[in-house]
Amino acid sequence: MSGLEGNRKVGRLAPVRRTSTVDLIAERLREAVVDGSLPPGTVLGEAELAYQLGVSRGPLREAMQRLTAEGLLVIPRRRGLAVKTMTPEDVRDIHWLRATIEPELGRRILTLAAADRRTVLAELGAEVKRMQRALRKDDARALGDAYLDFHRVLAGWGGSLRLARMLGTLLIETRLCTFSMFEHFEVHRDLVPEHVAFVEALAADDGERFGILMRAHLEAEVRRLLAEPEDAKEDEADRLLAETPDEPQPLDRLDLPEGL
Amino acid sequence: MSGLEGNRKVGRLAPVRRTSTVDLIAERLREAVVDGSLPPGTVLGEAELAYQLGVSRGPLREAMQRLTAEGLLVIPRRRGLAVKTMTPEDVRDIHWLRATIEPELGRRILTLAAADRRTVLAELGAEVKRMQRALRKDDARALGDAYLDFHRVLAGWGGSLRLARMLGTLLIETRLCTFSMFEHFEVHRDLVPEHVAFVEALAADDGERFGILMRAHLEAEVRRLLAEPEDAKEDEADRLLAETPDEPQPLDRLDLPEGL
DNA sequence: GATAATCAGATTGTCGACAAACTTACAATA
DNA sequence: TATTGTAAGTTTGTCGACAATCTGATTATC
Repeated sequence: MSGLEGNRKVGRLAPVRRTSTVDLIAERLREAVVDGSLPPGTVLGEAELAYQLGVSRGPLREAMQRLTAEGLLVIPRRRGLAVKTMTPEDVRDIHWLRATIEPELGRRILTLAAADRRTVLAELGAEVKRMQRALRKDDARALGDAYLDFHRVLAGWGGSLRLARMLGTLLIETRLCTFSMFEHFEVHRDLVPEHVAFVEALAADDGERFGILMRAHLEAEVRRLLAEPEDAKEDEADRLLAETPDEPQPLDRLDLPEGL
Repeated sequence: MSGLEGNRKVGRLAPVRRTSTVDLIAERLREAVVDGSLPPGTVLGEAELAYQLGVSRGPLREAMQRLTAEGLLVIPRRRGLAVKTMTPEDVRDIHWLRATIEPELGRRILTLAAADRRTVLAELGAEVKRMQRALRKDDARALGDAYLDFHRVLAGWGGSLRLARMLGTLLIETRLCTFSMFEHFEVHRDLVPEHVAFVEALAADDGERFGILMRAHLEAEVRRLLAEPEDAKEDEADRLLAETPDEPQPLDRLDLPEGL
């Protein structure tokens, strides 16, 4: 998951990482969005949320602005903040963007020094193993988490801070897509073999193949999320039946520790 | 420069665009960064800046967070805010990212309906004309502005809101690169023919060629900005001579109207 | 009975103030 | 003379409060 902070000199002390309150709040909110404590569409009042986080409204509002810039939150006028609900159009947009970026990432990883490349493969392999374990246990949550981390590893080794940040956001948005489209996590059995193939392609030094696989995977993801004709008519039906009537979700209690 | 808001129904009223104070401040700051009123490295005090903008520190701080998320500002601990200074590494990073994204954009524009494509070509042509006029007048500022708008048109017609936002930020960062590397605007005569070629490639329906040209242009830009060996040893020397000793730039007065 | 106007409640947007933290300069000591 | 310790000043980080605004419902009128 690292790879960007490789310029640490041995013997010298790395600068202390001091993080501001706003950073902490933003990180907390991001977590809450990723792990589903704040489902899409959730509307939150500033005062209540600030109280739960143990901070005042000032820093909270600053963190909100940051998450808004990342596209995770929307701020309707005079109604606090709401977790962004992804539309089918968003799903397509996000995955199209990922499909342009991630194949390039693979190509770039293959230009790394041999040692680094081995590290990447090891890290990716570890994530795939996590995915396999999760699949065996039918733990959709863990599968999703490993999925995110797999792609974060990719992003981290792309050699671009900016791109890592952007892809990081896109991945959280991907998670939001899942939450927006389904009420619960889905276990996709195809996911693991697909990612095994990614690693194999990289191991075989075949960037071209990696790109093709990645684009195919992302297109498949869009189909799965939008439950488009081909593979899942029944899924669509199930979804519609299981779906709650989408009432304006009331303040969903944040389950966060009191003392920040 | 538009293209994303094409879903406006005739006869229906478009929703009123009400913009919050934070939006206004953020936009003002972005402008100031783009037009050079706030050169890279500028350190600003919150109180002073808030006073100049005619708002209190609260909304200003919120806007700061947003610009920070965009990578335009950095917030050193307890020293207000500073306009980000781009390093050579940033220059390479930004242009590499653009080189990944913008060719794809051309390909996507070519999939547009014929009518839309004509509109794009017209808009791009207009920007090229602006660039030509600017070049004739040796107006580096105007040339740079038209350059930005040319690429913004591209971004706007890519059919992706997210990508338009990202590329928008990258373009502002590009401008910051110029300011970070040189003390003044530079007139690059090659710029205009390069962009004429872009339009021609699109007009000829040749996405492949467009991509190649774009990548070449961006690589050339990096060389120009970093004054790398090939084309500009003397430029490098000139630059070093002309350069001020990079003293911690004191509060550079914002030239903004009082009443917001 | 339906539409418009009014009113109360709640929540945001904004501001002013206080205290903690950091920087810088100066002085004291080894 | 160099280095450490001290102190003052400045600026941020955070909080609490007030007022404007919006929502939702109730009432009055046609």
